[in-house]
Amino acid sequence: MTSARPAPTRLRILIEASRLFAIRGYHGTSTRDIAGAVGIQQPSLYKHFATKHEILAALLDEDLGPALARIRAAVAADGQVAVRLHAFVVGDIAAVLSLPYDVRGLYNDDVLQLPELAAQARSRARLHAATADLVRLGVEAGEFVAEEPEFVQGAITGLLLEVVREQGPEPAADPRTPATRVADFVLRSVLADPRRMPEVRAASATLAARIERAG
Amino acid sequence: MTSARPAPTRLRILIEASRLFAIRGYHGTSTRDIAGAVGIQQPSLYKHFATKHEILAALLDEDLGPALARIRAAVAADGQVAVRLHAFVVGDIAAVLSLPYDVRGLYNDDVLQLPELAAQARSRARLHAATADLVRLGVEAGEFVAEEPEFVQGAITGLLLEVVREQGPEPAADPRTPATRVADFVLRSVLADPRRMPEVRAASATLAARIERAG
DNA sequence: CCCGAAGGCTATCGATTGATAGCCTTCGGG
DNA sequence: CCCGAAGGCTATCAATCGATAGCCTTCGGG
Repeated sequence: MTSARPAPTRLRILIEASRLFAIRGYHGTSTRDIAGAVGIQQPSLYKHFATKHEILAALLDEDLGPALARIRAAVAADGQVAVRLHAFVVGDIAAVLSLPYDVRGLYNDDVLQLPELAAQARSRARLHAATADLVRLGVEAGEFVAEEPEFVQGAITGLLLEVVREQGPEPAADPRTPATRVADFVLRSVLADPRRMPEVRAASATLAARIERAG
Repeated sequence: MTSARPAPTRLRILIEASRLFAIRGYHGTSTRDIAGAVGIQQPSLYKHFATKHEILAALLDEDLGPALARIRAAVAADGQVAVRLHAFVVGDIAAVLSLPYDVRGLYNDDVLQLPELAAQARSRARLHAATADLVRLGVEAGEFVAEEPEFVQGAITGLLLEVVREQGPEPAADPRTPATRVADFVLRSVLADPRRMPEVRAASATLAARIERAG
């Protein structure tokens, strides 16, 4: 084993902290709140995390790391850009919805501007830049309408946050349904030729299945 | 005059508080921070607002009141639903972008769940419900694809927040350009017949002009 | 059998929080 | 001319914040 499996307490801290951050915000949640939700005393938190913001950083890292890997794979892959973008959006949103954490409190400006989380803010900027790059490929190839890639990336981000917001704290039982709804919504709007939608959806589904088999 | 014009200090408190809430969040902003940005001492704030959350409530009220009036007018109006929805989205986003306040920190869950802001949370729920109603009209009339109205409403909300986030603290010099971009994005995705887009855009523009003349 | 690390606990710290008390100046209406 | 409201100010409060010190128990490897 390269790493010891994390103590269950550490995981419970992350889960409960993420829920409290979602409801009351990072600054509105005290370390005593978190400890109380976990069922331990406040100083015991510091046996697992050196500071409060380290809890937040761990949550962001667990979300951002895989997301960056997914978007990079989508940018580097070949095939139609519309299919790659659709499959990425479905996979990304499904992954976020499947996390045991409540990510609603993680991506607010007030939290990503903390100086201690500069590394996570940079990761998020890279994620956004790579997403915009993928959109730009589609625009340049003539697959998409001539829309600013950064605006489309922002739209994807906004839709993801909105879906997460609707869902609430529990991991989704069926994450691919809302995820596909978002991907369809985005591609209906960006596709230069809307008649391609059925074909794009089908190709995205088989691409997703191929990725899942590859693990 | 039915009401005395608000003292400039009160307005400056609202402006500076909104910017700080956007950057650090409501809970992350102290009353001393706000007072310092305004250039007064912390206890002087309480000559204008009885509590900290009253500042937040005033900001939300100034945004939600007009927004509710706009969506209700759009639901009650007659004409094609696509045109009404397009014009509402353009007008709503342009209005938010024209505010002297930075609204980025106002619509986070952590703030709307405060028990002291229950009234504002209800207003926002009504705004969302009315928006979904308008979308539902379009779906039932066959103008829109068969998408869940609540999802489309959420998408509009998410896109609005994303545009506001990109823009930053200053009121927009040209609010209608990004506003129209969002409205176009949404309607391209919802319109059952995408070929109607040019016609919808044109009718929306003349409708907006008529509303502006009416004041 | 023991010993040290892991992970709980209580007690406590200094800093910061939102809010109040009370004083002083400005200024417009009677 | 004055007087009271408006709106600043200083000083201060109790509560709460994140974090540290130090003690005790559990438990797995040698």
